Amino acid sequence: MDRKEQILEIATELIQTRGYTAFSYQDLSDRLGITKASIHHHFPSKANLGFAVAERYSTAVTASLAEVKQNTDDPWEQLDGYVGQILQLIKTRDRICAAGAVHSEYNVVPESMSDAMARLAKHIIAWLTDVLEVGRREGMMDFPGKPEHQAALVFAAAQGAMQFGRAHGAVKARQIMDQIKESLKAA
Amino acid sequence: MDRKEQILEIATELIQTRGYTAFSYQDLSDRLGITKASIHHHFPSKANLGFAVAERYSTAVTASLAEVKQNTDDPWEQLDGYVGQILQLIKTRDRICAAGAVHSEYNVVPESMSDAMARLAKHIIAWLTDVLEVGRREGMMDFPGKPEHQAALVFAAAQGAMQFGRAHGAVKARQIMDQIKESLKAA
DNA sequence: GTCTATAAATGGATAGAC
DNA sequence: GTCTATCCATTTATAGAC
Repeated sequence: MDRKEQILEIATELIQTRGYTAFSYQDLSDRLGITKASIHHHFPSKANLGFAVAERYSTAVTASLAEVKQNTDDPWEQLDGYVGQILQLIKTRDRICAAGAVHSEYNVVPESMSDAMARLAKHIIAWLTDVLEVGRREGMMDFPGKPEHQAALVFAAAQGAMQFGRAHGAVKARQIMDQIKESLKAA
Repeated sequence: MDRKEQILEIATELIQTRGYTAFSYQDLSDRLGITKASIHHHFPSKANLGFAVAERYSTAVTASLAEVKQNTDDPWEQLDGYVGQILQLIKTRDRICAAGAVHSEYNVVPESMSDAMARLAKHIIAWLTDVLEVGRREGMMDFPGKPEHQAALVFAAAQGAMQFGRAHGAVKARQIMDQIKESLKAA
């Protein structure tokens, strides 16, 4: 029953569904059944809470991606591990990636929070870069230019796909993720 | 000097830089030098203003894309017309596409507004679909699957690139747009 | 850790004068 | 069309009792 953890859990969900600006201590209070003052006891300020959410989210995603690479050495299966996480978010049709949410609210979010999410984005792209580099070297994938640039493209497209999916349906979002994979297939 | 137009101009900028939730009548008041009450005279409610911004933005983008196709029949030049508009947003100001901004705030924006922006997204993708279809038919572009799926991918990547660029710099965002173009080049 | 109570500021919105 | 003045709800945050 770690209250701090419960708060972070709900706050993360609210940021993914409503965004940082649009969620409030009152929302958390309603969901958790404790007062706003109690939440302030655990997280003195909203900026404080926002940063904690970003750190926790980064840790979770980082660990999840590391696990994918421990489970398989096949680049396609690794890519599917990433895509699978994206599709999972889309399926609920309500959440987007917290990093993407923060990026699109970049100018109004506490700096510590946007910094943390920017680091996460860099990490994910580095992770993807490695997958693509190995995939191409082994003749399993094909794309032009630097793996790092292609990785950034995959990341950007995934973020866009999630946001697009909320308005246009999970099927459309999945088509985008499929198209990314198709475009990486070796001739 | 059409006041209504001035308000829409500033409101659009604020939505692109701060988002719908995070901008206020006070912000508009500060920028325009007239009181909040005066702004309410032109736009009774924030939802009202948000919808008007969405409609005006849609009209402008639609007209701009139509002009691109009037100026050239070459698919690559047409694509550059779209990409150029994206890069302009990234480079000169700290703005993202208003449609993308609204998509990422989907659950907290007035429905009339998100509906209008969803229609715009569909329009842009249809526009891109035509460009890609002609490009492939004439052997100038290459990509797998249906043109409309590739068009959705290009759109999603562009939205993601703009949001990414704000946090990581215009250069990174441009690399993503370049990578999209590279991946479309016929072998 | 959680509560009640409350502060202080901000946000969207209205009434009515000029 | 724009202003002053004001309303009411919400938001972040604090003080102090239990």
